Formats: sequence, C-alpha cells, structure tokens
Amino acid sequence: MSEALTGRARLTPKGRAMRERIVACAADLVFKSGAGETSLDDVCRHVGASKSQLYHYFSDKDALLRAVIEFQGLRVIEAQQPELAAVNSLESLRSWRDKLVRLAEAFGKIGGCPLGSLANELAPYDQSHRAALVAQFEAWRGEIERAFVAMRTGGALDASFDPKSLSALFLSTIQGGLLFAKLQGSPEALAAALDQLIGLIESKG
Amino acid sequence: MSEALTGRARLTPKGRAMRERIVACAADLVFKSGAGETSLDDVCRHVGASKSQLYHYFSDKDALLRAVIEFQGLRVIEAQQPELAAVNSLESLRSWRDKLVRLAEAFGKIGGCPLGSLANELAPYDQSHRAALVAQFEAWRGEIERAFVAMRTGGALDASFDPKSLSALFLSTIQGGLLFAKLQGSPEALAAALDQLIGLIESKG
DNA sequence: CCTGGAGTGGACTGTCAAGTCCAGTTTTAA
DNA sequence: TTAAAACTGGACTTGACAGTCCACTCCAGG
Repeated sequence: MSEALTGRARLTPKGRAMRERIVACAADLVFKSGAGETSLDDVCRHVGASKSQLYHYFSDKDALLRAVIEFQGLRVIEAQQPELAAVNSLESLRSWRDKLVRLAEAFGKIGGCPLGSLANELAPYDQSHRAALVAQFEAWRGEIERAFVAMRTGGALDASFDPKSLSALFLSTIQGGLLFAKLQGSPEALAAALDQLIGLIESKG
Repeated sequence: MSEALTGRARLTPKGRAMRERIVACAADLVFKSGAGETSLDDVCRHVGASKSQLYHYFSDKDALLRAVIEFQGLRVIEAQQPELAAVNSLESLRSWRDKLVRLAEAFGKIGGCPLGSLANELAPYDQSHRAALVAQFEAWRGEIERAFVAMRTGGALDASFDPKSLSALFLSTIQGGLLFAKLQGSPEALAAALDQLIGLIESKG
C-alpha cells in the first residue's frame, strides 16, 4: 500500500482518522459532482473540518485528488466482490454481470464509474493523476483476467480466447456502458452490452 | 437541423459566420481542456472577439455548450466517413475499425471522444445537456446499426444477431476504448478491443 | 510539569471567471 | 436617406475558489 494512501508515518491515530474522513468525504463529493465542481470549501463543510486541516494533510488539491483516486480504485474493486473473485464458469460470470448492473443502478445515475469519470476529467490535466489511474485500471483488469483464466481452466471458455485481451475488451465495454448509465440515468445500456458480449463468448465457448 | 445550431433567423450572414466561428473555436478548446476548464475569456481570445459578442449570440455559457454538443455530434459522425457509411461486409467493417483507430491516434491523446468526454462532464450537471448528448449518441448508434443491417442483408453477419443490440455494444466499447486512449495517450486499447469484438462476431457469422 | 510538534479554527488574500452595461459602429430594408 | 436593429469593444461588478497565515489546543515524552 502506497505512502499516498496511508499518509506520512508521523500521523497519530487521531490524525490518520481525520485524514481518512477527509479522503472518503472528498471521494463522495467528487463522485457526485466531478473534481472540478468540488471545492475544498465543500469538502470542509461536509467533513466538518477547516481549510488548514486539509492543508495539514495534503500539500494541495492535486494531492487530495491522488488520494481519492487510490481510494476509489480500491472501493470499485471491493464493490464487485465476492462475485468477481468467484467467477470460474458461465454461471458465475453472469452473477458478476448482475452485480455490475446492480451497482450501475445504485450509483450509475449519480456519477457513472467512479474511476472512469475521474479518468475522463483528470487525464488531460496531470501526469501524476494519469499514472495513478492507469495503475487502478490495471488492477481491475487483472482481476477480470484472473476470472477468465479460471473459466478457461474449468473448460467454460474456449482455449482459443486470450484472457488478457478479453479482459481489456470487458473493461472497455463496462466503461462505455457506465458512461451511458450515467447519461441516461439507467443501467439498461450496460446490461444490454454485457449480455451481448457474454452471449458472444458463450456461442463460441 | 435545430434552431440551436443554425441560430436565430434574424442573424445576418456576417453574424452567422461569427456565431459559427465562436462555436467551432469553443468546441476545440472544450475538446482539449474540458468544459469546466474552458473559460469564455479563453474563447474570446482565440476567436478574436469580445465578451459581448458571445453574449449577443448565446444567452449564457450553457447555451454555448449546447451548440458545441451539436457541433461535435455532427463532426464525430462526419469524421468516420466515408468508411462507416460504406460498411456492408467484414472487410468494410475492418476498414471502419482502421479509421476509428486512426482517429483515436490523431485526437485520442488530446481529448478522447469529443462526445464522450462532454457526456462525462456535463451529464450530472444539466438536463438540457443530457438530452442533447443522448440525441447525438443515438444518431451515431443509428449509423452503426445501419452498417450491421447491411452486413446481415449481405450475409456477412449471422441472422441471429440483433443489429440494434450489437450497435449499442459497439458504441459502448468504442467509448471505453477511447477513454483508455485518452488515459494512455495511445489508441492501442481501442484497437485491441475492436479486434476482439470483430473476431467474436466473425467466428459466429 | 513543561515543551515541542501534531492537530485545529477561521479570517484573509489574490486571482480568475461568469455575466452586465453602455456607448459606439455597421448593416438591413423601407 | 434614414431609422431600426444587428453587431462590436471593453470596462466593470460580483462571487467563488485555491491557497496562506497565525494564533490556539491537545497530547506524548522527558
């Protein structure tokens, strides 16, 4: 776990708790309204802290956003468990699909994909954010790849499939589907896209 | 063509030209930096006009952004021609894929998908923007659907495929792929995702 | 107990952006 | 020709935001 997420070693338990509260609260606000629309004053108000506390724990807004990226990366993967980790057959793949659609229903109409929205907004802007986002997405894609490897091992997926390429395709489709979920306020587009995709690999496998 | 794009009937040719210059310039700036990061002063500077001219043609920034959405919608579909309109076989489908990857290479590292980035940024914010974006995406999806209908008619696509669902899947994947293109500064992810997808429908068709 | 640094409150500053205003020029059409 | 309306320039107002500053409290170790 990186230093950016855990904070400096110097933090006392009280300080660490406050730091975590700030990050979690900032993550929620950024998810709802975007990084640009979320002011540090907003964060202060919602967390019940003052400006100087933010600047005590983070050198500037970008540092806070980097912490938010890591926080959301963990949260996104976490939210797909236990279904994602359990995938090893077509049936369990569909369970994961259902979980994704439920998640999209719950938070899709708020801010789409917590990571995807952040990526879209921050990518053109700052190299360090880009690197943090790439790392989070790569972790996510790795989880999906693991799922396809398990399926192939179990014979649920044709041996001609490349789990790595397939996981990249799924992740792209999920991101696009979540964008439309956010745009339309409904997880329908994501559900339809995933069903099509699963249908395609099923008809071949 | 809507009133928002053509402007009020009262506009003189000179006025219409200035209006178009403003929209095109605003579209470029918004594409590069996002809607929030693009100030009206930036637009003024680049277009060589003054604030009052912007407010002469648009009631506020949101109105300008709505015009930008329509402008980019047309531009995005236009940019895929003539390949997209010509799709009626697996071979021509691959030509379109190549075109998309070339486009992603050209502008992917700047601002991803001109429509997708806008959707991501403006969707949580304003109902009228959402509606405009949904309409543009629907037009795009319709073009893709037409392509699959042509392929199916020509026997290049199995009759069991539903062109509408398939076009939605492609659009989602393209959006996700373009997000990664923007994030990684390379069209590789989009190319890989499209290749996988085309491979899947080929192996069934 | 005392002392230094972690932790906190809130006022303050500088900057920048959206939107307003008005005085002025050019174009249109009768 | 002439008046109305389209069009233009740029200064101005207002508010919000990132980031600063300093005085203060709390707490652990000596």
